Amino acid sequence: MTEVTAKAARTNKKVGRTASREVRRQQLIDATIESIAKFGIAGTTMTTVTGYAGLSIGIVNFHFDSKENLFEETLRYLAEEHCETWRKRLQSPDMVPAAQLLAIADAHFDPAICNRKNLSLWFAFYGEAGYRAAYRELVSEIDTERWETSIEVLKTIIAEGGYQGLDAEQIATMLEGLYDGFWLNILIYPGDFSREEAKQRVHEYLAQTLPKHFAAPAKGASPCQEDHSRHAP
Amino acid sequence: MTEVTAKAARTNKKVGRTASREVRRQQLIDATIESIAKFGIAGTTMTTVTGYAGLSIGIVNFHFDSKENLFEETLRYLAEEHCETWRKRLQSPDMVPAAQLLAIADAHFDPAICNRKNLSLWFAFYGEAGYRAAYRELVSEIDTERWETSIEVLKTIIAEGGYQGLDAEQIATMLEGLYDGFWLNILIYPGDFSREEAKQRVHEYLAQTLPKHFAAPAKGASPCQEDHSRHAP
Amino acid sequence: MTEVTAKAARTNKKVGRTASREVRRQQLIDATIESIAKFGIAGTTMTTVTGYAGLSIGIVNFHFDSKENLFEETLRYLAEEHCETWRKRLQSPDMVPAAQLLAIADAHFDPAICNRKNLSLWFAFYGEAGYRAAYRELVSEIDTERWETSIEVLKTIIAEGGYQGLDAEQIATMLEGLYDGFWLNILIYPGDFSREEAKQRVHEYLAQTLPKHFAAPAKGASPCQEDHSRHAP
Amino acid sequence: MTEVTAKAARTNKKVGRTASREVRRQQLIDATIESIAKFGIAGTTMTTVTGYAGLSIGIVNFHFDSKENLFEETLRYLAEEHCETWRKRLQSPDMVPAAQLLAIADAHFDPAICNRKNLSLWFAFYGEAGYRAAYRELVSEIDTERWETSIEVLKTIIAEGGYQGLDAEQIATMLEGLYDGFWLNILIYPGDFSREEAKQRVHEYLAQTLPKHFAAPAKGASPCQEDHSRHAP
DNA sequence: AATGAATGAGACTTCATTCAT
DNA sequence: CATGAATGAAGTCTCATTCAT
Repeated sequence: MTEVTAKAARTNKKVGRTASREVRRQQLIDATIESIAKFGIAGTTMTTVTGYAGLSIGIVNFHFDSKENLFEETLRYLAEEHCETWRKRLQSPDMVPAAQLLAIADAHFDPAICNRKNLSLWFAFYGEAGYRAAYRELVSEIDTERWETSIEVLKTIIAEGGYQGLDAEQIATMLEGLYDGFWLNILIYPGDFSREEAKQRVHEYLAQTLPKHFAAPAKGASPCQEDHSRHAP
Repeated sequence: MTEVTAKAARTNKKVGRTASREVRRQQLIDATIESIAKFGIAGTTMTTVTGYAGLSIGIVNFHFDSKENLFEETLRYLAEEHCETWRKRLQSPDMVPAAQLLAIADAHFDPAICNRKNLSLWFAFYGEAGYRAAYRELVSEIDTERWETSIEVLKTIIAEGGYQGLDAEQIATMLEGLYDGFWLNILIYPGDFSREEAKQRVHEYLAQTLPKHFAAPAKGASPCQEDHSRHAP
Repeated sequence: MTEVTAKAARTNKKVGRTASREVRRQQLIDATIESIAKFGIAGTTMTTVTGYAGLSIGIVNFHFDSKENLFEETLRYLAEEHCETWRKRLQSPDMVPAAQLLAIADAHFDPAICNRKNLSLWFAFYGEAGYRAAYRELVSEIDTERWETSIEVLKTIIAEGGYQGLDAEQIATMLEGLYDGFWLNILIYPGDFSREEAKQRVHEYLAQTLPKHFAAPAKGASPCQEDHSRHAP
Repeated sequence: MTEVTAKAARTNKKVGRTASREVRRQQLIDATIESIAKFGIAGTTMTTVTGYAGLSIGIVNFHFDSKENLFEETLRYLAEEHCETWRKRLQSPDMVPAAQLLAIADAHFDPAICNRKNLSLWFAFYGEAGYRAAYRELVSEIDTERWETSIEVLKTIIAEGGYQGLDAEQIATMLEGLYDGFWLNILIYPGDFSREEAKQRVHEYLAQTLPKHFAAPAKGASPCQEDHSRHAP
């Protein structure tokens, strides 16, 4: 379901008594995201979820078998939404490796991905011991895909640039750390630290580490996406 | 409460029926940490807490007014314990700025701080929307102290080294991001990512950014803490 | 509804969307019997019933007003099915009284009556306090008919045989007790107690009580009738 | 717990906040019996049970882990109460075999055992498919004990009397059938069939089958228990 | 006539909190 | 001080019933 449709469903609650199964499921997932972002996992009940969805309490066990399952499907949706964002960008055939790496990096700070609601969700699942296992099971495949794509791209870049003493895995580790760490800081100190600043810091790190491929961004300016190819050799 | 008392309470749980108020409180905070680490915030009940503490269920509302209050006091204790660690190290009078920065950085990956139990706790509180506000209130002062100390130290280092185009705030932001991001990865993928590796990545980042002050660490080896002063100019 | 139609409905469940009202009702009653036999009254829901019937959940409240009503109609059907069995056998005009009594007795242990599904049903309704009143209302007429027929037949037999000190009501009471008690034992211990054995025990009781009319059954170990009189004081 | 204490607990609901664990359990079992007798298994809820017990809803899961468990314990209590009744009577050392058999038979129609509440319970558990398995597991041991005791006693009686062509197992089967069948008739037609009449019918059956040991009871009179030994040879 | 998504009352259960001991 | 039985609000889930299609 596209976000537009989801929005529509949310705005126009009365979709008729028999909205399609998929529409209802998405409506409930959206409501779950909203509720967890606001009340946390412990504070999210069937009542808060169905309240946001504008539906009756009994419907969750009808479309999802249990609260547990609803939460897992919500997590899965979130992971896939994130993954789709950079995967789609990577499909452009004319992308040079550096542009690909930037696509992955910038996807983390895209407003569609990196917003209060989504970040709340991620850290809610990270934080709740009971869901960390579920997280690993559901998300590790997607995490691994991103990791391996990054490694491959980095190896190409290192080889192209003839960089000495650089290790693709170490750089990838740094990047993953920065993504997560910046997400957390954006979540906790939204007034002091912005999506834009996070992106800039990552760009600077790349310019400092792989200078032949990534030019230092202008001070205070965020690089346009169209310019990415410029950085390619 | 001093750390000694805390240790005592943890070791010798059965302190007799008339343990001092402070001992009982610490006993319950320790049990809360243990329970949240194992079961998460949602899975932690008065029963799990008092079970770990070896006390009766009625005692919590006696020493803390409510579960809410117990959790807040637990968070406060955790924040202070972390802060004490690096604050104590910084009090050594003969520390050069680079050593001070390393002290702060390495404190994050000290086994006493960076262990499964503590990390679980931090991310539990980060993740639960209802506690993020409490977190900010309790921890921002401590976070700010660390931030300002880092900034000051970094400014000194940049001036000393005559580094061009470096900004203390940007480096501090990177470091804070790495601390948090690495913590999260250690928590979620404990098999794939270690405390030691995290520390090394941070050291490398410093060596790459401020090369006159931080030598590149030997491959595969973790730098000894005693050697910190060596890195100073 | 005739038994033929019932059979038809049971065999050919898919009767098309426009099956007659009666066919649908019988289809649902059959499904109810099946469900109660398997899951009990408490475990029988509209979903289990319509599942067995291969129909949609909404249909019950269309053909029966409520679950309550469906259960009552099911009970009524069961009672009538049982009654038909022995009533039909009694209609043979050339039956002597002893044969009539045996017809009633044996009807209880006929495979069409005395099977797991039916016994489950009877005892489900007996057991559920809320349905005992309904049972009495629906079944007492049928029970009474059987009782009075038995009494009449017994009186004829006693008179014919010139039996001394025998009371038709007492014998009828014994027989009714044996029917019910054996049914229960067949239901609960199906491996240890069979329909056949039950029938034999009843036959023996009749041979022992009314020896001139009922010969001792052949082999299978049963006391000879000749010996009974010897035991008299 | 003696019945006196149980009664006391029921009458004097406020036993203090901390009645002994056993007292509370028995209070709840009594309330469960009362509720199932009145509303059936399907109609018995935690609310009806705790309502009868005069306690709060939450207490059941405190003393029993679940409704399921409460029901099983209730069934077990009932089975043991019945068993105790005849087991105790059999312990009298001066009992001749015929008296023993009568003790078992009459225990079934003792007012403490054979009353509306208890019979409702038995048939509730028999009738509910989900509990028949539990019944067998819990009660079969007790049933078997009674069966084997009866067989043994019957064999002695048959040998003593030199009865020809009698089989202990067949007589025991008849007796068990009569017990259950008469119980059911007492439950369903309490106005038409009494405990006393049932007992008399069983006595007559014994007198008819084993005349040297059991004298025919006087018409309309129920034999006193003290007289049992008289019937022994 | 038939479907099945939706509703919402009510079931079981959990658990923070209270309070007599 | 400490205990733990008891309370009852609130949570999840079930399911008879309704009603637009």
